[in-house]
Amino acid sequence: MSEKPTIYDIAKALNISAATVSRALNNNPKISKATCQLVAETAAKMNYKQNKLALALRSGKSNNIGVIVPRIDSNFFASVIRGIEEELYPHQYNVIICQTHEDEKREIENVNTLLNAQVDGILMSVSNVSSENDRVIKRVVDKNVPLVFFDRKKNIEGVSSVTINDYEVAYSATQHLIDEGCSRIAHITGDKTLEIFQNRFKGYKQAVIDNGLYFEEDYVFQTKSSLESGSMAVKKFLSLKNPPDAIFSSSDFAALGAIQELSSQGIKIPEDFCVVGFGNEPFTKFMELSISTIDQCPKDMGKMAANVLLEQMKNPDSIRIEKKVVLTTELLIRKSSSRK
Amino acid sequence: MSEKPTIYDIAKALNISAATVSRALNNNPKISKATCQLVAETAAKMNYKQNKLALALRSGKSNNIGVIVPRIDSNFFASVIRGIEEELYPHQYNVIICQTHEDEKREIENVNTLLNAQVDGILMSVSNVSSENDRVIKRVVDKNVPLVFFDRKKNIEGVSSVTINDYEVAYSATQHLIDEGCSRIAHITGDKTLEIFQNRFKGYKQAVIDNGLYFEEDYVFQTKSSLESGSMAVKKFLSLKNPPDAIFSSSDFAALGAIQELSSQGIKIPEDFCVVGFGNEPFTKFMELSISTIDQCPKDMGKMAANVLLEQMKNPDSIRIEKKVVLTTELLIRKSSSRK
DNA sequence: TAACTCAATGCAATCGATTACAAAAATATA
DNA sequence: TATATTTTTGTAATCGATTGCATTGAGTTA
Repeated sequence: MSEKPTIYDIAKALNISAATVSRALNNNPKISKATCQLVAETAAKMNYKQNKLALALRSGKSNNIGVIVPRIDSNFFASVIRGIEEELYPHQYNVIICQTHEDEKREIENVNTLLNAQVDGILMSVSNVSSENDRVIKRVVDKNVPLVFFDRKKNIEGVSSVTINDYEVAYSATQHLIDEGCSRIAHITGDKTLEIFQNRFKGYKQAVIDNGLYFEEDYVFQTKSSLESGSMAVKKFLSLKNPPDAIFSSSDFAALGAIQELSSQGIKIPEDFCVVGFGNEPFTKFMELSISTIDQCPKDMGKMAANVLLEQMKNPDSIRIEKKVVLTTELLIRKSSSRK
Repeated sequence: MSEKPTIYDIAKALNISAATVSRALNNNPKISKATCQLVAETAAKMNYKQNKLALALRSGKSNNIGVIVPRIDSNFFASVIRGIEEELYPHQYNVIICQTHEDEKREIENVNTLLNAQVDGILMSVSNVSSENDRVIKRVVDKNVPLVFFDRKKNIEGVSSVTINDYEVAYSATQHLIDEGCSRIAHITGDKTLEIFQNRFKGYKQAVIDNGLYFEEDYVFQTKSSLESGSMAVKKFLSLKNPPDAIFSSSDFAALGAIQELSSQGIKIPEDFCVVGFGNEPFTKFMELSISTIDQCPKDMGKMAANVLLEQMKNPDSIRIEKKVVLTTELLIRKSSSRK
């Protein structure tokens, strides 16, 4: 009994046509109540399950949604995905997840894989800004496959996005450090070709300037999101003739690495040095010296992105609305930057 | 130009039959080199992409593999999934991830969703042991859909599994605590209906007994994997007339919660109290007071599980080999249990 | 030239579900 | 009873790719 029953099997069993079975299962009003009932019972008895592949082929809809993220083993992306799933599952969509590992080739492959798999829509957090990747993404738009960026977006016409207020929150994080009495604020940033890191940098810089402090190029360190990067950044900062007394890091991981390096050099936090991270990774709260950070409300972001996508999928292909959602985030002040 | 070209379009363009196009694209030797070449060029020019849905319908294979886990926002499962993906992607399989959130109903739903989606195989880390869930899983086996358990398994005939040496490593973790001078070892366990937690408990208990220590029922606390659980456990332990002086926790999260609670009560770790966790979550290493734990080599587990599945899928339905792989894991001794 | 071989290609069925259209059956109306 | 109307069901095409079984046509052989 390993064979899966089809509507034809049901039809044969009841000596009616497959069309009738199909309609009955879909509660088509054209079908008599008696037949409907009978078909439903027989289907249940035979343990019938609709073949989604056949359905997908016929309708041209796979009911799969693709999600592309740099990685899933960070709390941020895992939570975004969870938010996405919670919104999409009730609408009968499956979620297919692909990771780019920040590799531009893999990003292209992932997009192609998803298009190949005939997904009904794509949610994406961009890893790369190469022109070839742009071309692949434009192909998605041309094929009328609904696409929504989240967190890390690109400016491509016709593509909606859900992001956070990076500029503002970076500004207020920097302001907070200054308010705590720090005056030489350094900044650890990510790939500056990506909008989010640009915006955070701009917010940081503006806050520095607005407070009448001197903006110092050497106080900005561009690197990956990792512990080692944070430690490297600190080493570089401390080697300056006039080292900083605070860091606003675009990554919690780098912030942690920085803190570890500072501690190992005997520098007291927050007394001598303040640190603010970004992302509200769980460990920032767990640490003995809890780390101030910015909560990106990832689950909300996922839900919002999913909703924007759902909306887009409801529209006919002819209508393409570009929607830019910006979520307001929260600065969480913890021990690593509290001198009071 | 949003329409996707099909082999019929190519056939029309070249004035040949779709069958020839199909064969040419598959490099069927019956087709002349010239035609093959021509078709390949035309396909490339028209930007043809094979419709996987049609292929799936015809072949009965979707090229999708379903993965069911309790949650993805833990480093352990995220890493397992990454291992799975790394093994399966080269074989042209997509990975569909579902989360149960430890909810038995959702687990059933997830299995049905995946069967519905016609996945070619399922990798699963079990959340629940209710008999209804067993029935659903048996249905998977009956349908000849290859299934492999990882980490949390069930004993179901014909289902392979990849797990770790829970018993042994629990034994050695407990032994380690005793070697450090602790004599009243407590244990925080998970759902004891699940095999892995049973095995860890047994290893713990045996080590206690083998060292001539008294096994105390009150030293065992069953709970979820969370910070709060750990803190609750400690509160209960400390209320005993003869409180323990060490904890072996089946969860890193609970271990952290326990440590926080102990610290807040002024108990010194590791001097007065030692703690060993389980899972090697990243934060265990980051903490100022790094937490001893057990590395479950999740990526290897994912890769191994994927390989067992691939092997199973290669076999004809008639052959069903039950394979039980047990990975050897490592106890990582860190500050939370090092008195030397 | 007739008969035959064999490589290259086409025809048509198949996978399972849906749906426009046609046809049959049941019911209502004159 | 004959006809019109409505309800219910069936027929066949469709989605796109694959494949067993013809069929074509060029080249070989007698």
